[in-house]
Amino acid sequence: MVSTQHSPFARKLGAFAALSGEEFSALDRLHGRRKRFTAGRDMVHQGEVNHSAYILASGWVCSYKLLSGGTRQIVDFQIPGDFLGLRSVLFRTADHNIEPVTNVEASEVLVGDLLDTFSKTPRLATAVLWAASRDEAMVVEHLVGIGRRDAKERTAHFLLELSARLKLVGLGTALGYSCPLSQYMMADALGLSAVHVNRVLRELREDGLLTFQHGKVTIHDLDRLVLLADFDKSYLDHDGPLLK
Amino acid sequence: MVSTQHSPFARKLGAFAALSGEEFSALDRLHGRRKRFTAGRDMVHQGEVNHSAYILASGWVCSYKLLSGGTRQIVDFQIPGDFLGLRSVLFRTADHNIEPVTNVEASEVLVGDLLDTFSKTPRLATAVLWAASRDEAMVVEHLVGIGRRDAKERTAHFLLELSARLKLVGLGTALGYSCPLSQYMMADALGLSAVHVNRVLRELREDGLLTFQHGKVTIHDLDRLVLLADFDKSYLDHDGPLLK
DNA sequence: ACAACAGACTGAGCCAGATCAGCATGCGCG
DNA sequence: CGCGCATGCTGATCTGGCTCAGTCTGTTGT
Repeated sequence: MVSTQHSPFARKLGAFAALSGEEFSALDRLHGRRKRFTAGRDMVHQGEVNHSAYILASGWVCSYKLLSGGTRQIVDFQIPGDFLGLRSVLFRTADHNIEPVTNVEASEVLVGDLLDTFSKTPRLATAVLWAASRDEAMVVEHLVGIGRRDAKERTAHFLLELSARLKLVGLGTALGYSCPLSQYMMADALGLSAVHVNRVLRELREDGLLTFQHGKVTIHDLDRLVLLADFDKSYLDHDGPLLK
Repeated sequence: MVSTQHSPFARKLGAFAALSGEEFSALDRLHGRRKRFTAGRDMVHQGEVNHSAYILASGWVCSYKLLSGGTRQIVDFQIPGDFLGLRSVLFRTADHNIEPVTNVEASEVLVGDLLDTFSKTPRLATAVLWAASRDEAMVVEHLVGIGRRDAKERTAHFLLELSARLKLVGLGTALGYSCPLSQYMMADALGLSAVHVNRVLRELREDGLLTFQHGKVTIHDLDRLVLLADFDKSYLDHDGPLLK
């Protein structure tokens, strides 16, 4: 049911609910105009009104908030198949910035179309809400990590979560994945300094847990890593669709 | 339009959208069985399946996650008018615990009723989604605070946010409010130790910014506090309904 | 009326992670 | 080619917030 000819978005939803061919094509019709964005140039910035929502087709982006002190906190990364800026469309005005980490392709989603699709194919509504809930659960998990995990646990957890998400859309395996993030970005996401991220990555490597070098994450010892990070695989990791 | 005879929930939504009398009564019909819970005894715990969603009528509760190390991170507090456990109902199984901070009254909400009400009164759907988005925005703001604000800023921000939320449901003014949280709970929410929360509160008091003693928060210098906390009032604070 | 307990509060010492400073590498570009 | 710049990496030093250990106060229960 989950086949490679569909978009990463359809592929991800297919992991939540077993979708029919008709539902898959309704999903693909959702994708509106395809747009490209260049790495580093903000797609949406704080306070902007009436911006669009997107589904990410290729590349990575990050959502972040700026603080008055000049620092920033990255709230979440989005990978292919993820929704972009859905919440702030509801609010009419964006409460955070969205910056492409790499060059990016995304298709615009008109909120009207989305609601339309929902009323015609209610199972899709459930699947999309499910995906949205998962995203929120990830933000919560991120919050917990920053509040109560030390730098090493936090970094391990972060990289494990990415691994699980990428696997879901076919961009990685249990052994590793390619990751375009700089240590500066990781620092802004993890609430650490870039210097310290560097040290922590070295420690993880020296411990034989994982290596992150030259844009590639390689997992050496999944079990010990899961233990260290107190990682709950259940909310990301499953083999068949949850909803038959 | 926002009058005191309605529930805190209706009152809160009334601040988002100007609602008609009929819409207000549809809201009040949403409230199902009224239940009571005692302070400190979990209403919902991690992993529980098919629990209910509630609208909080009186009292405070907190949502938290437990870590393997025995520590916990409080993700959010809910005050009267707030939804409880809406996201985890979608997931079927709760991903966090919910504990009443005080004795609590809450009315059960059946997801079916909710969706029913939505199709009959679409403006209510918008208002409820808006409220849900605001809650998510607060979690994001919480994340930013823990990641990039120091203890004093974080504490100030937290107490300001509570102030704005309580004002919205008529439980506080710009000058202060009563707050049943212990310093231990604040610590678990702010990612600090209780000892340090105590010191920070003393500092805020000595600086003439605010006092939190004997269950009462009193704000002495709102402007300096907003400046210190880098608090964005716009996303919580408004005078009339945003949607006429 | 006293014990038992929870919560507020304080001081001393310690450590994880920040900051500062500097070096090494690789890459785009005039 | 050589310059500028971004990113990775490392050591030295400083500090915010933690831990431990304890006192004081107010409340609950018997």
